[in-house]
Amino acid sequence: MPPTERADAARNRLKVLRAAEQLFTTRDPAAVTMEDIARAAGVGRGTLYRRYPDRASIARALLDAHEHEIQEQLLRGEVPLGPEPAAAPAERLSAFYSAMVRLLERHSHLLLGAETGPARLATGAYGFWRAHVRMLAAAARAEDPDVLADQLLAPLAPELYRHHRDRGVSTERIEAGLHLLAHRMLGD
Amino acid sequence: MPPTERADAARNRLKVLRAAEQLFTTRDPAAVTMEDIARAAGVGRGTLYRRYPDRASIARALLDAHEHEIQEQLLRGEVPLGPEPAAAPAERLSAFYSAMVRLLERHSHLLLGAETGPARLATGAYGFWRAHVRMLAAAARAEDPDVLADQLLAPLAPELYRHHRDRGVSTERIEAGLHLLAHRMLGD
DNA sequence: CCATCAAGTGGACAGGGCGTCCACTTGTTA
DNA sequence: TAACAAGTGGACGCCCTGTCCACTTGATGG
Repeated sequence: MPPTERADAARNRLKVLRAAEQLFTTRDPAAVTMEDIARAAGVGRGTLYRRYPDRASIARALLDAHEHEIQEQLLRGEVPLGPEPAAAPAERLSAFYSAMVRLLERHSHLLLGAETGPARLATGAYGFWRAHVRMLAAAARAEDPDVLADQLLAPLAPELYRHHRDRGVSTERIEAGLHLLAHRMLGD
Repeated sequence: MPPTERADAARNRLKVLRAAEQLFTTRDPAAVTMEDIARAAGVGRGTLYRRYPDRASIARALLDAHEHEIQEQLLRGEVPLGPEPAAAPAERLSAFYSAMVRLLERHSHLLLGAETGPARLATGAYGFWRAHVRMLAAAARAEDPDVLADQLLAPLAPELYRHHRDRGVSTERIEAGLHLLAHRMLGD
């Protein structure tokens, strides 16, 4: 007897995720309420809370797939994101930045719906990014990789990204700035 | 007839600010409610709202003095913060970082009470910091000073600062990281 | 095919914060 | 001291949260 999900539950989970995705992209993510999602999905509040304790957890469920994609590329080691064939740390950080910009561009509404402020630093995904960047910083023989890692991740804050994009700053300019950062800090 | 503040109003404004400062330092700033502040100050909610539309505006009122202090140093031009005698941009950015770390160390609770998330980027104070850093970036002949300025300010996010300090990272390590950033990005 | 029962559902409810409104009080001015 | 504007405070309505529980539905075994 596998602890399998009941058919109606699965159906509702899909309805919820679909409705939430829709709402997050349509309105200000921070203003979407649990009530909104429940109504849009056509389920009761109790049903919603059974699976997701808050808005952030729904956004994270929607993000998971996309984040895992990057995480696996990092682990499996595609070039120049991954470790082979021993690309320079600055290059690998640049590639990581580019991957994150793609994620931000496609899903910044979800990222803003998920966690803004202090909570973001405590998520599992953030921990993963930090571990990766820390490793690159250490490979580049940085003085204090722990602190540097967070400082190198700070410009990827979803708030800043949206702020730039909303004011017409292109992804290219953002990426160029990040690549410069990567090379000056870990490079050459 | 100067539009002067009435005596009871002034008295209450002080009571409010005192009570708010106390609450912000004592508890989690994000969890302090307008009701809390009104009760602690011994005034009604209506009185509070007359002057301050929300918690952030109270925190900002408390911060103003401290921020103006730095802003004046920047404008009046003390060495090496200010423009004389023509210190290198990297040095001036380092000095600015140090001043901001002092501000964060003393008042991170107020900064967290004021604006976390996207709103922070829209405050007058942030605009001032950005203008200053942008000017330094331009002086260092950076490619895209507008974008670079925001990216150089990102590691000063109050959330990140508190996160580091709460985990035992010393101000010295944070400053060292920032100084490295300043010199690598604008320097030498 | 039906009985059984746990898993799942949804809406009612209490708690609490927000922001407004307005009758009352207090300080200021003439 | 009268008259008026500025200031006060608490009650009110609104919305959101998270919990709780009586009811429904899908899965399972006889």
